[in-house]
Amino acid sequence: MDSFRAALPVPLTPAHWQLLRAILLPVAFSKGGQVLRPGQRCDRIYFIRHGLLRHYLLHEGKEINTHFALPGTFTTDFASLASQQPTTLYLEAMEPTALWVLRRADMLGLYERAAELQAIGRGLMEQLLAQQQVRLELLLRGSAAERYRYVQLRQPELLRAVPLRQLASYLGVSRETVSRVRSV
Amino acid sequence: MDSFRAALPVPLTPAHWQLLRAILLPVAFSKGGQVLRPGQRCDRIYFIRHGLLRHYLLHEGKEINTHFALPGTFTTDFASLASQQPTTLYLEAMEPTALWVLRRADMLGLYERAAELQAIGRGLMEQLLAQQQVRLELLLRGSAAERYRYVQLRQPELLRAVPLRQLASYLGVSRETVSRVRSV
DNA sequence: ACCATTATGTGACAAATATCACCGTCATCC
DNA sequence: GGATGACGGTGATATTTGTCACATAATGGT
Repeated sequence: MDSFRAALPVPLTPAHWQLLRAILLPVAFSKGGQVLRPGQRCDRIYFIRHGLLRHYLLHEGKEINTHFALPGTFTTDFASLASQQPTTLYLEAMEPTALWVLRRADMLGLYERAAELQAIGRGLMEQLLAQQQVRLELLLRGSAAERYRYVQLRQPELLRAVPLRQLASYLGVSRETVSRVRSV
Repeated sequence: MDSFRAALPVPLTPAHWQLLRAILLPVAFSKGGQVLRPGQRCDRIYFIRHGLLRHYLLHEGKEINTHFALPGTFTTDFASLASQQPTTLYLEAMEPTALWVLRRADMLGLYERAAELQAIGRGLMEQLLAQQQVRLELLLRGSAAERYRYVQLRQPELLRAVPLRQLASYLGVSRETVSRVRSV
């Protein structure tokens, strides 16, 4: 729980922290467990206590990884969360994974009781946005080699956490190309 | 101003609208005018009244367009706005462009006086996030042709608004390839 | 320990795309 | 109204990357 608190974008008074903690749900998934799948509505934000979540979508029968959520970070499917439309993403545990779950409705209810907590909501959005920004810059790097080196530089934990074949689609290149790029 | 109000993520009471309108700044740029450049801190959100803004970054001497902001939409550099670190982006008017500017500090000040307005801040973030999501999906589509068709389908106004040359780096392909893909 | 399965490395070849060079068209500005 | 420069189209060629095939680790389960 301390890691959750530390990951919040703003410091909290003990009273506010009590309120927030009361709406946190502990959830666990085993390896391969599906946290979210296409067609469902996403109405929650996940905090990774330990383990690893993979976001992916299917494109012409192939899985394309769009994000990996590492321990200590928040994640969700924005598009669905914001619009409350059904998602097109899969969210899957790559290892046994423990989460704290924040439901949107609970969070909105909390805002009624303590408007200061709205700053948390904004802050979480900003964190998630910053993640997206990094992701975008990655994909705009020209060559396969540049993309790999960009991850090496900006997200070294990711290289340790995910197998090469999963990384490939995240970089937008084939598994073989990643292998070759890495060996140089 | 009506278009601005219409673009807000939540409906406003007349009283709240008065408060918000008081902090809006009208700003105009001529063709080629720089709204933001690397090294500056971005502390504002822009609403496009008319005209067109281009976001780009330099990568090995070449300009790479990361976003085009069309009339009726909000835009900003998140990464800089959220972190208050200097930006690495250029934001430039491609035509004579008129904006409403919302300064972060003014907005935060408003939250103190009317906590309900925080919902606007969150809503804007969500809109911007949804834009990013579309952008990401675009870049993950495999081929040059798929990317072009994706824009045709999802952002047809964009094709009308920006010249092919500028679209190329946005799609992550060369100008010539866009030309060939389009001719089929 | 053994087998089955999954992950990774690598060569040969095919396909997609970039690059370079050049063309014509169109708008803009003295 | 002629020069200038931006834009888009197209061919020839070079590079990059994907694909297929197969070999070689690792890993997990019983």
